[in-house]
Amino acid sequence: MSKCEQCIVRQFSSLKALGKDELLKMAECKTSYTIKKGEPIFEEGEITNGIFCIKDGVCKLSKLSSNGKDQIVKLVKPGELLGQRSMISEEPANLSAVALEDMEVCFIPKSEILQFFNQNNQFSMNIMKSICGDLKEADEHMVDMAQKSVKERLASTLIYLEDTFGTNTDGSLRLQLSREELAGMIGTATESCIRMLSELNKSGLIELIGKQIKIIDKSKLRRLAE
Amino acid sequence: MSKCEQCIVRQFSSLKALGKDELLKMAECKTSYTIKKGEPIFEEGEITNGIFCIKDGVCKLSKLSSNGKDQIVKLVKPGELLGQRSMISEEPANLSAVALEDMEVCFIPKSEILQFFNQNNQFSMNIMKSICGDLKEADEHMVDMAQKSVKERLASTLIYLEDTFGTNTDGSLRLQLSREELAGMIGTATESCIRMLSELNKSGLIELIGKQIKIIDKSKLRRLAE
DNA sequence: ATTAAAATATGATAATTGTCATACATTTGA
DNA sequence: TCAAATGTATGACAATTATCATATTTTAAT
Repeated sequence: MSKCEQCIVRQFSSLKALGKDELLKMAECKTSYTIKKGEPIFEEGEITNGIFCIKDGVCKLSKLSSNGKDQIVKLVKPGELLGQRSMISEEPANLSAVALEDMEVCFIPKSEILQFFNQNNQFSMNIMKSICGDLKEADEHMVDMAQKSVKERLASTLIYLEDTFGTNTDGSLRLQLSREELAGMIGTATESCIRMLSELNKSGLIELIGKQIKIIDKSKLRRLAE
Repeated sequence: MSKCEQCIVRQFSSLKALGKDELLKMAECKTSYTIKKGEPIFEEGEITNGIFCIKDGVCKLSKLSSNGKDQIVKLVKPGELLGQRSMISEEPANLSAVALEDMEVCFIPKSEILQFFNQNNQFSMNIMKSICGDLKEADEHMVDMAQKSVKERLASTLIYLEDTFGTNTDGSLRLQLSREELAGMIGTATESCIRMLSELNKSGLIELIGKQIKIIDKSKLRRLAE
C-alpha cells in the first residue's frame, strides 16, 4: 500500500489541507485502481460511496442525452477529485466517468472523507471552493452552448485542450480525443465537428496529422472563439 | 427592523439550520431592501460581500454572452439565497441578478455568514448541498442546451414555469416573462421563441392570451419536451 | 389624449447545423 | 496476414434556427 503522504498530486486538490495523521489514516483505508483507456470509473446512476483521487491519466465526465448522444461535461486531470458532488448531495452519480487514457486512481470511502470534513475546516472549505469553481464553469459552459456557434465552440475547445493538457513534441495536442468525443465536448454532430476541423485545416489555423490535431495559428483561433 | 425568527421563508433555505440566538444576531446585522421589477440586485462583476435572502418576488440570474444576448441561467424564488457561490469562492459575482417582480430581499454580510459557517455544521452542510444542487442542475441544463432543439427546450421551460411558479386564476402562467426573457431562458433568438409559441398555440398545446401563456395540453407538451 | 417607444407578431430569406449515404483509412483480432 | 470493424472524411440534402424587414399591438411619457 503506497503512502498518501508521498503522493505528489495531492498538492493539487482539496486534500492538500490534510495533516500527517490524516494522510496516514487515509493511506490505510484507500483502495488503488488501475483503469484502462475506455473503461469507466463509475457510471451515471451508480452509488459511489466515496470519492476518487486521480493520480495519473485524464478522464471525461459525461451525460447521456435523451437523443442518445454523450455530452462531455468536464475533463478531469491528475490531482483532481471525482464524485464530490454526489457524496455531498447523498445522491447517485449524475455523470459517467470514463478514462481517456490509462489511469491510476485511489478510492477513499465516504466515511473517511466525512470525518476529515468535520474535523478539518480548511479541507471542507477547499472542497466547497472546488465545487463552486465547477459551478461557475458549468454556468459559463451553458451560456456558450446556448449562444455560441459550433465553430466558436470548437475553436475555444481546441485552445482549452492545448492550454490544459499541452502538446506532444511535434506540437500536436497531447490529449487524444476521437472526433466523436471532441464533438461530444462542443455539443454537435460528429460529422459537423469533422467538417469544421477540415475547414480550419484548409484555412491554415490548424493542421491535421492523421487523427492528431496541431494548432498552427493560436491567435487567429482565439479570435474565432471570441 | 423585522425579526428573522418570524420570517417564514427562512424555512425553505439553508438558514433553517440556524438557532434562536443566531437568528437574533442575524436580525441585527441584516439590511432589508425593496427592489422594483426590472431593477438589479447585483450585476456581473460586482463584489457583493454577503448573501441575499429572497423574502418575496422572483429574480433572474443571467450572464451576458459575447454576442450581446442575455442568457438566463436560473430563476430564484422566495426562500432561496443569492450570492453563495461568489461568497465562498471569494470572487466577484459571475451572474447578474435582476428582479422579475417587485421584491423584498434581505442582505446578510459575509462576516456574519462565515461565523455561522464555522460554528454551525448543519448550516454549512445545507449551503453545500444547495450549491451541489445548483451544479447538478447546471450540468443538466448544459446538456439540454447542447443536445435538444429549441422546441424541446421551450416545451420543458413552459412546464417548468407552471410547475415552479404556478398559474393565475385563468390558468395562465403566474410568472410573467417577456418573450425576450423566455428566449433568454431557452437560449434562442426572440423571434424564434415567438414563432414557436405561435406554433404551439396553433396546434392547441398552449393558448396565448395577450402576452400571457396558458398551457392547454400538458401531457402533449411533456412528450414534446422528451 | 396623443404620440413615441417598446413589445409582439409574421414573412422572406440566409446561415447554420444535422442526417444519411458513401468512400477511404486505420485498427483489431482471428 | 487478411477480413471485419471502427474511425475519419466528404458530398448531397433536409431541417433547424438566425437575421432582417415590417406590421401590429401594447405600454409609457408628455
